[in-house]
Amino acid sequence: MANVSIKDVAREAGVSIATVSRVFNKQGTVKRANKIRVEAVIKKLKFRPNVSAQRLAARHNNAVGLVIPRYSDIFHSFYALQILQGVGLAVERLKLDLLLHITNGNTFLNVSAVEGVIFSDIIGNEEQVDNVLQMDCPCVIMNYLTKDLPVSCVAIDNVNAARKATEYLIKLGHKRIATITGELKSQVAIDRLDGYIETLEKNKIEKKNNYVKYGDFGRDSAIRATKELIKLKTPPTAIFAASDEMAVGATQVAFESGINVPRGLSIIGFDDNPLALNFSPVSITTMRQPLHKMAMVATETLYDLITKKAKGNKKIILPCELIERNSCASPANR
Amino acid sequence: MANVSIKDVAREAGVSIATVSRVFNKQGTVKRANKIRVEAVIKKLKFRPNVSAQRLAARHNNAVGLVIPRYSDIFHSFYALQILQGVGLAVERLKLDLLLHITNGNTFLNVSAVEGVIFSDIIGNEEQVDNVLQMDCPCVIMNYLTKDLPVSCVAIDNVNAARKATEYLIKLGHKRIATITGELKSQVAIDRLDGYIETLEKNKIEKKNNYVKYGDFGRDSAIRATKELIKLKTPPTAIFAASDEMAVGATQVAFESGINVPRGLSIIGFDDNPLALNFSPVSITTMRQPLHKMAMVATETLYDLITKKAKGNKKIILPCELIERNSCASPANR
DNA sequence: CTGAAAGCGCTAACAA
DNA sequence: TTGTTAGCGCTTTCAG
Repeated sequence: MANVSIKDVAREAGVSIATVSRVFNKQGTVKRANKIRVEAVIKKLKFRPNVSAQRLAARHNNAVGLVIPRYSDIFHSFYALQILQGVGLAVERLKLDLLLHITNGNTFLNVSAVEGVIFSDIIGNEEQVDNVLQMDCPCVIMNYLTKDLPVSCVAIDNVNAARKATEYLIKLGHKRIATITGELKSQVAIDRLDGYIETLEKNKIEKKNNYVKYGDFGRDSAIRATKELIKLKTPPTAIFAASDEMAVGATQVAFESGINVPRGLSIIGFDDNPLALNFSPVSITTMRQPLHKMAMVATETLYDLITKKAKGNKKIILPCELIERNSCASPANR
Repeated sequence: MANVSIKDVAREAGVSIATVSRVFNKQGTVKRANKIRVEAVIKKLKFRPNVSAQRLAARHNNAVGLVIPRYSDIFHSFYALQILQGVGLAVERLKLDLLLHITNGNTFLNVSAVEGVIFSDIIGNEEQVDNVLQMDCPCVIMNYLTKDLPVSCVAIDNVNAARKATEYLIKLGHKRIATITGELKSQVAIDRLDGYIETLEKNKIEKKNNYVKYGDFGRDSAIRATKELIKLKTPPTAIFAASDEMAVGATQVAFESGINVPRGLSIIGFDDNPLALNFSPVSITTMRQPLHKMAMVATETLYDLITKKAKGNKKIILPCELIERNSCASPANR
């Protein structure tokens, strides 16, 4: 592999390795003629600096790690891909290398390969964060807001997004609004539920316990929940689902039960998963999370940390956006 | 960051750095007592070897690069994610680091950071392959079979898969079978078309030119194509679409035109994109590509190359699998 | 079984 | 403007 070293270039060009280094890194001053000669040799010999040596000598390596917890269902996969793309984009712009780490949480993260690490989420791998922090390694966490740890976090404003979703339903004229929550072990799900409850209270709509169904972000849980919901004596006229996957499940049940969406039942999801758009014959109204943006902001935040442009304890919260499609309407029996 | 070095450990344990190295890497022989002492110090000081130094000294770095061409539509994204997961899995099992490179094809790939590279596909970045090869860097290409270059390739048997799809339709009793091709600049699309044509011939079914519609893997192209198809005086009773995205588009058009799928029109897709499963009210029959497997095989192939267990010019072809769902049936007017 | 020492290829003082 | 040199932290002979 990369077998021509800086020495070879120096010899061939008749200068010292220091000069070659200077030319290559465009710093320091080099006589014009020498510079041209060295550049020619570099090109001729196809010299590429050995990254490990550079890193060792310069004590920094220009690489960041991205940790993605391992999970496989489509909902999370969509999430992971969006994150990856966002980070990938930012990293390229900032001329950073990206070391990817898909992990089940137990594996050790050797921080000396990178200058900083981004956690795409925290799911059973809090320990890794501790590790990284203890090594004094710059670090930012996405999608998980922690007040306890002195880490920078970039997350979505789930409470407010849920509020907006519920309010949208209320504005449409709904009063019987149910929700299907996500897995309540996750902060995200709790926040979305909170936003829903808050909004009901604020609008003086009684919160009925049997309108709150506990799901897990997955379709099956929503199918079960929706079946129960439509069997109620006074079934809801609208459902706020904490994920598009679940919104799709709910829509499916409605169809199968001969309930028209949105005329008989309005359904709003969360994520802006392409799934929600493609689901036919209605496309599902949803809250879009700026995942791309979150990933880019996280990367930039890390970059600032690494380059000492900023200190390490920012909490950044990004807003969601309502995407109106055609799974919501005013209730028929208003 | 990782500031405790092998020297610190050596001093603290009262041995030389060579001994520490031996203990840490579990090679060579060390007196039991020393070993235990060193291990204790390593733990106490939380010593983690500096990766760059290891790489520099050992002249290898245990990392592989994964190059993913940049594209953004859902079809390819699904592909990219599957590949990523597969490679991620394999890489973890093989204790390799993964350096991710999402590229538009122009960026330079510095090979000294890795021991080998995997191209997840070749789309406008043939030059990078040349680069890597010229550096004598082990390399495997996915989803693209090249006979010219001395590289290992892992790809899908698209011809045969298309054959199986078409045959399935024929067995169902169809004689009027149309196809919507993918972007014919790609080998994949050509192969799928070839498989279709071959099978028609083999079964003595006349190939009608107006049954072959040129698409680009995207939904819109399929919508256009399907509209033309159903307007024909003798419209097809079945369509083989070269992607699920297109199968979905075709199904959509059928619905909107009041054509029942599968009774009035059978549609088979390609990919096993979750899209095809979720598309309601029919879920779409498709050819599943073993993308995960392809990625894993590619990674293992690269590993063998790196570890010199194998030489560099294998061409591996993986079969597809028919996933029967409910978008295909015998033609109504048999 | 262990330590000394020679690099790995590069960067960054420092001196010239 | 340049070259010399001292590391960076580790692996790996090679003597002991």
